[in-house]
Amino acid sequence: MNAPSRRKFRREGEERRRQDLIDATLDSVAEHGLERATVRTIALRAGVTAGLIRHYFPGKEDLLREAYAALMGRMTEQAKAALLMEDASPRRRLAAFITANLNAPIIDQRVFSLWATFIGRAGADPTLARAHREGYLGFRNEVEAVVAEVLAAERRKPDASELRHHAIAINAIIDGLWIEGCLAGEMFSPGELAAIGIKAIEAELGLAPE
Amino acid sequence: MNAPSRRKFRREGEERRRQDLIDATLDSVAEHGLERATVRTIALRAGVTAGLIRHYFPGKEDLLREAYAALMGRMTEQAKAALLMEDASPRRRLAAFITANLNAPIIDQRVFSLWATFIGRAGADPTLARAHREGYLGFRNEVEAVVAEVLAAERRKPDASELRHHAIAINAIIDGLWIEGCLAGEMFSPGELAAIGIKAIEAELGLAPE
DNA sequence: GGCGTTGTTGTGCAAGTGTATAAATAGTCT
DNA sequence: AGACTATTTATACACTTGCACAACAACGCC
Repeated sequence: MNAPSRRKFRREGEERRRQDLIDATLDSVAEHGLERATVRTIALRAGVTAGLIRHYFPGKEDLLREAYAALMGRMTEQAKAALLMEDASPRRRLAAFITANLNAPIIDQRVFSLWATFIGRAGADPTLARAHREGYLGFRNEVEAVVAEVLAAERRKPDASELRHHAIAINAIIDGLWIEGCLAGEMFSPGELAAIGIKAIEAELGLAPE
Repeated sequence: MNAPSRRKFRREGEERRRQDLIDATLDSVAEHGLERATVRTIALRAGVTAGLIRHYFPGKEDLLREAYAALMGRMTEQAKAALLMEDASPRRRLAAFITANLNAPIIDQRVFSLWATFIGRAGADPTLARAHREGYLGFRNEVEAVVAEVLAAERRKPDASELRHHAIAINAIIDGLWIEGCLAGEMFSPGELAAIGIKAIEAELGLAPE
């Protein structure tokens, strides 16, 4: 009578399946935390069965690592994209950079949850710690480059140490406001964080209000 | 022959045992992450057997909650302690506050790991989100109060909105530098972060260098 | 010293974990 | 159409997890 009735399925391309699994992993972690992100949960969300995960990844640990790498890649990519306005003045580009970093989609509770969950393991997992450090230094170097342009346009000649300190401070301002926005977004009116950030950073650089 | 040989034990006071269990929980989470912080791991570290946990806490979830509350309590307590120098000038008290927040024991990788691990669940756990928000607002109010004193000593009359913006920005600077210090402490020389923080915050407030 | 209270241990259990592996089927090639 | 291959499913397994519960023993009290 009733045939074994096995589940229907389609064969997706390898690239597509890996991406789907990674996305499902990030969704699971964001929604339920690392502890409840089991292979079955992830597979269910990706619309496949658990066994398939081991066909694309050596183990769950590797899937988590790749998911974290993908997350960081998207974040820094978006952040840097705002710096590409070639024709604007350095000061305007800096302002655009700050604004981009302090609004959606970078200010986002889900992304923050993911970042915090993964970075919390940096103490235990040296691989993660190194990945973070590289992303951080890359970001800070971008900041330092724009700052150098801004100050040059003002005919100021900062030395290396001064430049480094500015970059560290500006990075802190952006990170700190990013956290506040992600964790308590509805406490701020739209654009308020960006305005605060721009003012604070221009004060740090000693720029006169426009 | 060999008697059942049960394990020897001592009866500690209730308060002591609860504290030990909470500390063991924080240690376990910091070292191996939330996923591997099992009741057995925690109990082992506390020097008791797993069953005892349920004698002091309704469930594992409650133990985690109390551990997080204890962590936050200790952090804000230490942070605020630096504000208690009654006799110093407002500006000196502000500087001391910043310095305290940007050195050990507040700058500490273990504490950061714990903070990140727990806060990563704020998106999923409304209880955690509320606990964080309260701690954050308390901290920001402290900042706002000192800022008001500092500006008053300079004979400036900021309105409420201006004060709020300063507090948000200063909070961000401290948080951002805190993260940088925790995650990459060895990239900074001793006292460097505090110096950067003080300069940035004095710039934000428009204070002339001393 | 003996006794009761209760903090503490040890064992058991059902549910869930990651992984291994065999069986089935979708898509491709001829 | 039919065979081949590799993606996908399904089942099994050893182990871990949080929790329940009964037995035990440390400590205070008489």
